[in-house]
Amino acid sequence: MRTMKVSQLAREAGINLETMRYYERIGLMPKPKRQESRYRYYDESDLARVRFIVRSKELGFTLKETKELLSMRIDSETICEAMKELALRKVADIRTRIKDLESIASHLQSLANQCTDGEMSIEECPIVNALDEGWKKVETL
Amino acid sequence: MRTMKVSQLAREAGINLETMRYYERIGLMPKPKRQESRYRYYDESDLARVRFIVRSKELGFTLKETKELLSMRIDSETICEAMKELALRKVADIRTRIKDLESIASHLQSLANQCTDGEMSIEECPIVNALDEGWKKVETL
DNA sequence: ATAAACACCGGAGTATAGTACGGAGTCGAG
DNA sequence: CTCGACTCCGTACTATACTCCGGTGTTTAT
Repeated sequence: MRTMKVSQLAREAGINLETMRYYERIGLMPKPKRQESRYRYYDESDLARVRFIVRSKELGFTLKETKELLSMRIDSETICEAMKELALRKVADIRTRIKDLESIASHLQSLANQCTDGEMSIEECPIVNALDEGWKKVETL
Repeated sequence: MRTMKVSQLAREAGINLETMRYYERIGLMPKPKRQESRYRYYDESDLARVRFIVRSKELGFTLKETKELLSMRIDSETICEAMKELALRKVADIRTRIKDLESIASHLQSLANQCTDGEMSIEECPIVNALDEGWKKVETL
């Protein structure tokens, strides 16, 4: 089985090697085997785990949630249903965030649209005015 | 003109009074007038400014960007066009974030859908498998 | 007049997710 | 066998945005 040192693992996983040490510190990665040199030696399963973490982050999970995910896998009692629940909770979270962002973007966009081409002074600027006065109850927020 | 102490200002703006001191520390709020007691005294214009900051955050600006916004207002050279540009940049940012989140959510959702009702074991769990194996190039990410 | 409530300050702590430093030890190629 | 590259470790620092602490001074209500 192929073994690698920390920097190679990090390179193959596409992360900084300090990040590897960080993941180890916070218990996201297990303590790797060492030779007498005290160098960390990793194998394919470690690489798989780092990649799991990276992809989990891409899916929008925090490191804490990723840890949950990983420990669920180890706990053989856990069934797929639990993973599904976690995933669906996350989906709901993300959808809420999307809605918030959409309302912010559309609001900002409409303010920007009101800044017409000419040299409208800063005093008349719709954006500044909106910030000064508040916008009368944006329900979407 | 009505004057108020820090906690009243904070209450009316809907923020923590420590946050007020924080905003002052980072230069987002100007140093307020003091009486001999050394208490901070604020007026309506200060309240307006805090509210500006709060709304700016609601629009998705960071404190740093909010500071920019505020200093643009003071700099009379600045015209509305500059505000518009800042706003449009922010809108583009937000739209990108929305797209990312949408692809994450839909991916997670489809994985969750594959976790069928029964007691699918953790080994067969589509979510776990996706994390283990990666999903073949999700272009949307 | 006295006590509760409020305000002062600098500094520390929180949470998230890392990144950088620097002196010492180790590995590998020539 | 030597030299440069790599790795070790703990610690400190980054960035964002707060939030809390604790000892002291001030205001206000009874």
